[in-house]
Amino acid sequence: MARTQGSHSGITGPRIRDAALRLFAQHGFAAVSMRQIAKEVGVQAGALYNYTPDKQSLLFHLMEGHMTELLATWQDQPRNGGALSQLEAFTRFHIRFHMQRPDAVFIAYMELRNLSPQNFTAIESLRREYENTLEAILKQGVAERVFSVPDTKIATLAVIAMLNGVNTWYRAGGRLSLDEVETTYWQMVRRAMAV
Amino acid sequence: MARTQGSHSGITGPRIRDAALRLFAQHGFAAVSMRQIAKEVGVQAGALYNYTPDKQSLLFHLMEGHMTELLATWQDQPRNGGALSQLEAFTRFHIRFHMQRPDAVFIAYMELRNLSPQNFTAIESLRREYENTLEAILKQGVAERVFSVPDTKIATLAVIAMLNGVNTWYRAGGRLSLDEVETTYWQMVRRAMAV
DNA sequence: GTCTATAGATCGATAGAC
DNA sequence: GTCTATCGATCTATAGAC
Repeated sequence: MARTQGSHSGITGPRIRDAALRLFAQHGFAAVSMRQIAKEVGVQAGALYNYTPDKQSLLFHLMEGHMTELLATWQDQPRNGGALSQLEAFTRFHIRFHMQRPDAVFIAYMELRNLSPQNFTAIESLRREYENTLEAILKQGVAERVFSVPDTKIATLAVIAMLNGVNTWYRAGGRLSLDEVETTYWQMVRRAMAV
Repeated sequence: MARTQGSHSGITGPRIRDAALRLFAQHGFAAVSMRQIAKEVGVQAGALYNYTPDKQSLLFHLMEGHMTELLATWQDQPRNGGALSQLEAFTRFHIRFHMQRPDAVFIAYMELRNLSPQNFTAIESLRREYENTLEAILKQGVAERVFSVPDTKIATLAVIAMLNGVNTWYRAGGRLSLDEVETTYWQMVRRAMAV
């Protein structure tokens, strides 16, 4: 029977974030109304404001949570060997991590322009931090003389852009396993960077 | 003195497309109102409907025009030599063409989800056509034994994703000239594909 | 913590005057 | 071809009952 008041389920907060993540990724932040999110969760629109002060803050915390988790997970990866094996680890990690949360990735790259100026600065700072970890690997490889790149900053952005492309076409259950995709991209990245 | 009726300038149509292109790229299709576009052009909102039946059609024709011009310009490029020189030509063409119209590129990749289903199909078809011209070069190179790629379809998407990344960071007047950027990316593409 | 109800703003699109 | 004016829908966010 329909419950119309006081659900008190205790999990409304996560359900709001899940619904918002999916709807923002599918239709875009500006195209999704608070009423749509509420309907998806099964509450009225007003109830959302018990969990977020406004729509902008909801978007920001989705993006911030994603970037923070990305950085923390990468920092926790085992790190050993020279620059070449570290670059392979980065390549495989990046593809795997991003394939596991396509909606969050989509939002983090597409909705930057819908952030308030100070929220934008915060997210950009996290993104730069992630890019810097890759650039450090490339610089180390150049010093070790195992990589040959004319410009480590451009190479960093080129590698990340190439790897991000996986999200636009790969679907689980397709022609290739995720491991095969990782291996294919790793070959291209390795040859593009290695001497 | 302010003219409030009957401008008859004869160039309102292009100005509407220019304003819409810039505003859609900056704020996103869903976040831009017809009133904003009209204000930018210097007319009232109602006047826009002399040039487009609705907002969706305005978006579609911007994207269709961009993709059609992309295909036509690439087809007009001189094409000679083997697969290696054709891949270099593609790389340099792609970077140059896309850097010259960042707003159109941004819209063509970001606003797909705001197209009606049949408009989406039409744009996707044009995009696939463009991708196919690159894949043909890669296949030719594999046949010539100058390229070594495990999967020409993935390699196609990887190269385009990498090259598209230029638009996210390059600004005219920066540290590198466009020609230097082309050369840098061409080195990475060449080494990623060549035997 | 969720509901109903609504304030106040803004939206896409249209009608009819000039 | 552009204007003014407006319809009807929808939006974010808030107020107050339960």
